[in-house]
This record gives sequence, structure tokens and C-alpha cells, in this order.
Amino acid sequence: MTIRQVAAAAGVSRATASRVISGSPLVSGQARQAVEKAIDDLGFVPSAAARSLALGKSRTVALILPEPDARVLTDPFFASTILGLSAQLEASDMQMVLLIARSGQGTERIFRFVEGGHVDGAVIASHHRDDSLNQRVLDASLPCAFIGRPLGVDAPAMYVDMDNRQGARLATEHLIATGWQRIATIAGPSDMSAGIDRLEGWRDAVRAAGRPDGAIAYGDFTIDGGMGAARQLLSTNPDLDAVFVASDMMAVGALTELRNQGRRVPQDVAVIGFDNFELGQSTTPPLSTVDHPVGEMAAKAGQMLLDVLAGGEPHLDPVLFAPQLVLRNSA
Amino acid sequence: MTIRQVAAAAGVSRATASRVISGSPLVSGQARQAVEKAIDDLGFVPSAAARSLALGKSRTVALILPEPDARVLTDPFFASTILGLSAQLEASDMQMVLLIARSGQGTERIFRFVEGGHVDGAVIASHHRDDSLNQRVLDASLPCAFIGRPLGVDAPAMYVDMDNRQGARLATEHLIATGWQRIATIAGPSDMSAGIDRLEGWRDAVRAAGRPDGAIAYGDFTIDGGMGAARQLLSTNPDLDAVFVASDMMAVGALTELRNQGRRVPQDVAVIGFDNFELGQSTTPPLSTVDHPVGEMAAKAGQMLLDVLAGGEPHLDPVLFAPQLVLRNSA
DNA sequence: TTGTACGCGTTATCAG
DNA sequence: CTGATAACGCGTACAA
Repeated sequence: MTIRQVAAAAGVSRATASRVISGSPLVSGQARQAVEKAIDDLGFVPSAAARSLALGKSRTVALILPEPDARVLTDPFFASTILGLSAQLEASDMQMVLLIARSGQGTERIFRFVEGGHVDGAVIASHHRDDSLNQRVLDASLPCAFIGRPLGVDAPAMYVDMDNRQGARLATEHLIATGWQRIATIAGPSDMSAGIDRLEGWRDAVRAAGRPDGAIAYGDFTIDGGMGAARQLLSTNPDLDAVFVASDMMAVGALTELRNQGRRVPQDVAVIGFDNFELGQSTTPPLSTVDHPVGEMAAKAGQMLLDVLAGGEPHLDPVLFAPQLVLRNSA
Repeated sequence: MTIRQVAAAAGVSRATASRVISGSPLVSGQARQAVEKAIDDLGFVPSAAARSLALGKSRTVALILPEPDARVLTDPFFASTILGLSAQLEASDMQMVLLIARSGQGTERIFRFVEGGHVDGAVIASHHRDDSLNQRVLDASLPCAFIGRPLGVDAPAMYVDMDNRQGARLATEHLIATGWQRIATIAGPSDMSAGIDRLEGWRDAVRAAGRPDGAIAYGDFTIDGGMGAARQLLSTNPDLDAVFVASDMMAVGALTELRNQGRRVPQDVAVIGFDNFELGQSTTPPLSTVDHPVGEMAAKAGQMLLDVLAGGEPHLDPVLFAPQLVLRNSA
């Protein structure tokens, strides 16, 4: 099923058929109708490859999610990212494709895919410091926008992020203001910007209040990681009475571990998470947290990408979303 | 950056360069080295469009997720599907792209995308009866495999599913066997196969035990939906003492609503969910459920698709996974 | 308004 | 083993 057959069926030349398909005004109503009928009758769909070859564009943008171990993909973070971008692209005629970059050679495949011209641009959920993909895509001069401050890239890049540090500081300051004394934190991985920044924010607050800043355990943003970190914290700092947890997933684990060890939340220990994911409303007790407007961020990143794809100048000033504390029952 | 430039730089013809790239053995070591060096020096990456046009194949398969309102995409179901398929495809040299079919004209876009030759095949997470995409893809004779029994298609199709009906029956029978008397259910949407089948399984069990089968409320597989359904059930059947909930997401909502209304689980009301998603281990109390091996199912679907893409015959007998009851504390 | 003819970058065929 | 050259399907000057 090619455009020739359509043209033949409609009794016009390939060029005219092509014009109808691409919506050119330079076609008589008569010819247009004939072609449209033929397209309908034959069920013609233009070949993406041929079109893309001729045009040098694919009308497709990639959303690249790097290193999705089970641990990171089960995070609601991803659903919101996908949905936010997909909604933003809905308006344009770009098709979004989601690329999952598995570890190691997975990155290589992704790179070849985007570099091969499959996509016109990319939104990259950038998280890990050691991910060479960021720099490579930049070097390939493929238009791209990052969600989350990209680590390990040397050139200025378009990105959106939230003020993680400020958010963590807000949460911790609330803990301090409401009278808790020995405030620990469960931090995220130290090779991820969200992990780094949220830990810094906690440090800012405890130091500003003249409190010790040593009660730190690390988790990997999973429930299990949160449980493990909580366990560790309870053994090294048995007298803690509050915990700022760098993600809601980990906070769920921490809640479980605290209960297992007989600590009541929030009577004995106050807990604040980070991300404001839906299930936090259904934990026992409902989780206080810091909102993370992932969907909006993804939409904004998509917008910026579409702008440069439309010929605009890249918006190199980072777009930062302000954090917002969401108080429920856990603190 | 085209293959001509590579050929020129290496001092060979396009054909030879092409042979090196596609790994043909019909090349002298000398020519191969020259071409490889040129590729490296110039940073050449073959154009996907051109290759795909010449070959008639894209080495890409789609994972199509239809109608993802916020409600369905936040379900961990999707993460497992993505991961399972992506892992399965890792071994082959197929690239997976995830296509989100938003409502309405979103389906149309997806259809044009796949029909335009962007992908060689598709795995479709099929759920809604009214989704015309299923049939259209089948009609387009694009190789595809469904995850979940496809509704509203007339021809036999490759699919994997779990025995939802049997799983629901198992859970309900357990409720009966452990002495609960007035067993209600929160069912899923009646236009989704999982919703339909799980309700049937509950019916099978309560009828076989001679119990009334009228205590039914419907939810949309979300937490909120579960809360609403539980509320409704408690008002129409205040004497219920057990609930089989057709998904863990809804079960979380039901748990919350039951607690809100002062019912203790499992002392006053027993609850069993469905899906065995990770967070069910962290609810209060931990949720009994039926395992739903989504990852394995996706992997199997991918395998079947790869087989036909490799020239094999389509495996038209449905592949059914056996349900397994996972008992924790809620029943 | 329409048609002709060329180019997009690769692979495959067929002579050498 | 290598090199011309014809597809692949479509868009678009250019000419009519």
C-alpha cells in the first residue's frame, strides 16, 4: 500500500496525492476528494520511514528513563512523569515514545536509537551521576530537556527541577518548630541529585537550629530501603524522635519498621516524607510530606522541548518549582 | 554524516561500508578496519529511517498501554508490565518503545504510528471492551500479542492472561473456609476482563457455598474507587464481615474506609485483595491477596511476539498463569 | 492547479 | 572480495 496506488486509484499524480496528504492548499477540491476517497477505500497509511527520510524529521520525541531497576520504576514518580509529558505532547502532533534504558549496554542501545534519527528530541529523566547518556545526547546535539538537574554534564542544558533542598529544609524546620529534638534523616542515594539536595536541605535546617547533623542513614528510594535505613537509624540513634525521609516510598518502609519496633507515629516519633504520592494518604498514619509536582515538571520540560523543536531558542535558565509542605498526621 | 562519507574516508565503496556495518563476512580484514576507523573518527550512526525504508523493518516493537487516566497508570501493574517486557526484549536486538494511548483521538495516533511501520510488532495491554485499537491492529495484520484476554476482537489472537476467575474463587473460598459469613465484593469495571472475571470467580464461590451473591459494589481499580465502594457496601450491607476486593489498590482504599468507620481488620471484617503489589505488605494490616505475575506475563507475551517476528507460527492457544493465594494478616 | 523528476541514506543484486 | 546501481516510499522544487 503506497502513495502510487492511492494516486492511481484517484486518477491523479503522486505529487497531488502527496499534497492532499500533507494538507497543502494547492489542490482542487475535486482532486482532494478523489484522493481522500482512495485513501479511505484502500486504508492507506503513509510509511513513516519514507516520510522521515524525505523530511529529515520523525515527529516523535522520546522520554528516556534511565536505569529502571525494579526499585525505581515502581515509584509513582514515573507514572506522573509519563502522564505529564504525554498530556503536554497531546496538543502538538508529536508522538511520545518511552525508552527504558536498562543498565550497561542498554544505554548504548538507547543512544543509537535516538542518534539514528528515530526521534526529533528527548526529555530525559536524569538522575544518576554516572550516566554517560546525558552527556552523549548533549554532544549529539539532539534537542533535549532534562527533568531533574542533570549531573555529570559540562555544558549548560535545559532542565526543570524542584527546589529539593528548600523542600527538605522546610520539612525539617517544621519538625524543629513543632518541638522535636533529635531529628534524623533517611537520605536517598548520593549519586542522585534528589538524594544529594534533600540531604543538604536537612543539614541546612538542623545546623541552623544548632542540632547535631550526624543521624543519617541511606536508602535507595524503595520501601525495603526505607525499612533498612530505619532499622539502622534505630540501632545507632535509639533516642531519635523525628525522621525526615527523602521519599514517600522509603517513608512507608520507615513507618513499618518503626511500628515493628514498637514506636508510635507520631506520638513517639514524627515522620515527614517527600513526594506526596497518592498512597501516602492511606498509610497509618497518613503521611506528612513535601509535594513534588512531577507531572507539571514533565509538562514544562515537554513545553521547552517543543519550543526549540519549533525553532525557538533553548531556554537555558533552569525552571525551578517551589516546594510545598503537606501536613497530615505523621508529623 | 552518511555512509557515503564513511566510505569515502575509508577509501571504499558504499557497498563495502554497508557490509562492514551489517557485519557481513564478505569483507577483507583490511577494508573492515579502514571502515571501522572511519566510523569511529566520524562518529557515524546509520539513519534509522533509511535503513528501515530499505529493509522494510524497524527492529522496534511497541508496548501499547491504552487509556491511562491517572487512575490506571499509577497502578504498579504498569511498572511490572514495562519491566517484564523490556527485560525479555533485552536479549533480542529489538528496541521497545512504550506507547501511551490517551483517550479518544489518542488511539487514532497510536494506530497511525504502528501502522506507519514504526514498529515490527506490538504487545498490547488490553483491558477495555470498547477499545477499537485491538481489532484495528489485528486487521492491520501487525504481529501482536495481548496481555490480558482481549475483549471485542473477533479473530483468535495471541494472548497471555492469568486465571482471574479461579484466583477470585480461591480467595473467596478461603474467606468461606475460615468461617466468615456475609461475604461482599468490590468488583472492578465491568468493561475490563479482569473486572468481569474476578467478579465471576467471587460469584462461583459464594454460590457454591449457598451464600447470597448480592453484596457487590464497583470501583475503578483506584484507591478512591475502593474507598467509595467500601462506603457504599457498608451502607447497603452493614452486617458484612468479609470483602473480596478485585485489586490491591482498591483494597487499600477499602482498608482506609473500614478503619474510618470503626471496623477492625481482620477482627470485624476480613479483606482479601488481588494483585500482590508491593505496598500491600506495608498496609495496616498487611494485605492478603492473590498473586498476579504481571512481569512474567509480559515476558511471555514478548517471547511469543518475538517468535512470530522470527518467522514462527503464532501461538494461538492462550497462555494462562495459575493464581496463587498469598496470605498475610487481613484475612 | 497539476505532473515530472530528483533526492533523502541504506541495503541488496548483480557484474566484475 | 569489491563496486556500480536499482530499489525502498515520500516530499518538493521546477516546469508546464
